[in-house]
Order: sequence, then C-alpha cells, then structure tokens
Amino acid sequence: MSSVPAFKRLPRAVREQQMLDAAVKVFSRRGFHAASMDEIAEDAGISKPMVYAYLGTKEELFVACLHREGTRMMQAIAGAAAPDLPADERLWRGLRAFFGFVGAHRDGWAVLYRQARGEQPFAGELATMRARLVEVVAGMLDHALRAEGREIAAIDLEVVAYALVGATESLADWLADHPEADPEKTATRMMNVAWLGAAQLLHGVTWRPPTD
Amino acid sequence: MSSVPAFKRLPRAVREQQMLDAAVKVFSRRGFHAASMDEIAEDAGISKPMVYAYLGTKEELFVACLHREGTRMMQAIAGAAAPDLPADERLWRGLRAFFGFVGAHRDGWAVLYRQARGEQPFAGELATMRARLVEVVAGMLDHALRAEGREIAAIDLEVVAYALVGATESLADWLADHPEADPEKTATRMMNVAWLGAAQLLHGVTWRPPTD
DNA sequence: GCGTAACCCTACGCACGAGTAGGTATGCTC
DNA sequence: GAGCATACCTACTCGTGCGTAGGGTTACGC
Repeated sequence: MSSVPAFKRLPRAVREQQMLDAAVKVFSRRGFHAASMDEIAEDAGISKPMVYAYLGTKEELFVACLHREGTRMMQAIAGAAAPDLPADERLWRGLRAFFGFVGAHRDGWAVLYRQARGEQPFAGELATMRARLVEVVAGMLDHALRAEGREIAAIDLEVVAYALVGATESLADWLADHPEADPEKTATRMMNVAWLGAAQLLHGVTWRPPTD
Repeated sequence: MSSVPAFKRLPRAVREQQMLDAAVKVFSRRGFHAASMDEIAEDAGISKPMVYAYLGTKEELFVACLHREGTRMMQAIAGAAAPDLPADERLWRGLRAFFGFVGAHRDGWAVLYRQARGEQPFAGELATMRARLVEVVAGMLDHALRAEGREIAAIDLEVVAYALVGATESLADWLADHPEADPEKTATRMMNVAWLGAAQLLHGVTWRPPTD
C-alpha cells in the first residue's frame, strides 16, 4: 500500500532548474544575505540538503544564478544585434532585445543588477560581464567612427559606452518596478536619449523606430 | 595616580560623527549584512554599546549614514545649479558638482548607490532621494521646453530624466573605481553624451565647457 | 567637595541560519 | 528479484554577530 508520495521524484536536471528558479526569486526579493537557504528550499518544494547536494553552498548557488541569468541575457542581446548592420540599427535592436529580456525576467535582472553589485565576492564576476557589454558598445561606436574616417581617444569611447550602458540599466531598473510599462516603448525612449541627446530632443527632433 | 586614559572622552556630537565615518567606511567595503557592529565600533575607536547608545540599532545606523551622505550630496548639487540659468548651463554645473562630490566621497557614494539599492528596508528611502533628483532634472528639461513654446508628455520627460540620472550614476560608479580619473573631465564626457547624443558625437560635434 | 549626569567599558544571552550526519524510499538494470 | 545508484528526508551541530545587563570613571555645576 505505497501511499502515492505527495510529489514525485524528479531527475536532477529538472530539480536543479526548479531550485535555481526559487533561488533567483528569493535572492531578488531579499538580497543575498537576508535570503535563507531554508526559504529557497521550501520555495523549490524540496528539502535543504538536496540544494546542497546539487548546487553546493550558498555562494555557489548565487554564482549559479548569476551565470544562468547572465548567459540568458547575453544570448538575447547577441542574437538580436547582428554585427554588420549600421550603428543606429544595431543599437536599436540591442536595446529592444535587452528591454524585452528585462521585461520578461524581472527577478533575474534584479539579482544581477541590484544584488550582485554590492556584495564583495560577486561584484567582480558581474563587473566582467558588464565590461563585455561595454566593450561591445564601444566597438560599435568605434566601427561607426572609422566608417566616417574619424577617430577618437579609446578612453573617451569607453566612457561614452559606459554612460550608455548605465543609462540603459537605469531604465531597465525603472521598467522592473513598473509592470505596466511597455518594454518596446522604453527602448524607443532610451534610443532617443542615447542617440539624439537632450539638446536635440528639446529642439523637437525625435528618433522613430524603423518600420520593420 | 590616574594614568592618562589612552584616548580622551569626547562630547556626543563629535563621537557620533566619528561613528558615522566608520560606519560609512565599513558598510561601503563589506555591504550592509556582512558589516559587523563590532568592526564599526572598533574602527570608530569606541566600544559597541556606545554605538547602540548614540545611533541605535544596525538598521537605524545605516539609515543615519544614508541621510548624512544623501543630504551632503543634495546640498552640493543644489548649491551649484542656480534655477534661473539656461538648461545646458544648469546641467553642466549640476554634473560638475555631482562628480566633484563623488570624487571626494567615494565611500559615501558606494553606500548610497551600491548597498542601499538591494537591501529591502532601504531601497525605498533611496528611491525617494533619487526621485527628487529625477524631478529636478525633469523640471529643468520642461522649463527649457516651455521657453521654446514646445511641450512633451510628462511621462516621456520623466523617463528621459531617469535615463540621464542613470547614466550619470553609472559614470560616477566608474569614477569611484578609478581613483586616478579626473572628476571634471568625467563631467565633461557625461555632458557630451547627455546633451549631444551619440549621433552628434559620431559626426564630430563636441560640447566644450564654458570658460568661466 | 559632593551629587549627578554624561561618557565609556567588559562580558554575556540568545536567536538565527549555514551546513551535515545518518538514514529511508524508489526505480532501473540484468 | 537482488543489487545499486539516485532521489529524498528529519533532525541535528555550531559559529557568528546583534543587542544588552550591569557597572565603572570623569567632568561639571553649585
């Protein structure tokens, strides 16, 4: 009379994803330290030792979250912005993909952006990912410049790229807190600021997405 | 034979500032949770119960740090950007004051920006301060628009302001990690991005600070 | 020169949460 | 259907760090 167990046994790969889902959710709500392994385990519908068996210590679990969400995001962006398009087109597609991702994975974004920044052991990890993004944007700008036969100091380029990435992240943060907001529209607004600048906007010049 | 005490007794106001200095330092290095009251007390050259007597619990202490650093920053900006100047001039002065502040108070900035964002109880507090900044920038843009007899949706204005603030914060973060960088120069770069936009920069248009 | 208030300490209680020990059940293979 | 690997659990240990009890010492008013 094997009373049907409340919940089934599941293969490791599935349980790991459930655990990561739960971890991302709890980490994003509570922050790394305030999140407890007990809560994560409970939220995943499993007991704590299983989490340790599969994903390791709390730090390792957090890093696993970071990697999964980071990789997902990078893939979303890279898949959208083909390298042989003109700069504005690439920027636009990258932005749209990025805001789309954040809109669909608000928790994941919160873990990456809000939590990992402050905590010592992970800040570096995150900074690396961010640096890759900055590099891409800087490369894009540089490419566009060379096409016009012009040039600019590498440091300036990097700083400009940094500012663009920062502005984008900031709007993404805004988006994460405004569930009713439209990612597409937010991307358009970002494009206006980044591409045209405040002065142009004040003079009535606006950028509109290409009708694709 | 009262052996001269190792360190003098000091009035409350002085000790409180020393404690806040230590707290900002430790919080910025370790993060809220990882920072221990013992370390803060030791760093302030005082014993733990004194910290509790003067500044209250750990949370209250953190809020006190937030308030002090936030107020200092707001004053630095407000003091620089007179409300009756043209928009670009105001923006420039505000940016310069802001980057100057961050350059001089890197720890304080780290507490505000990197730590307070993620931790639940403080995120709101910080968001309020940030909202005030966004409001100021949005108001500035709106003012400039009306002067030209034009208008724009309030939401769009706010989002643009948000992006500008975000880009600025992001560069400030970059500045905090690059001790050799010049705040003034960073402000100029930010001005270029925000005011002219990427497209203009790519076409060789640049903005230069007024020779005051 | 004595009371009293402010300053300051050592040493602890106690809760919370990371990580583990040790064992049970289930399904898959041959 | 015996053997074995894998999934899963309850129930602990133990360190860490917040917050405090209880008491000592210096300065200042009167």
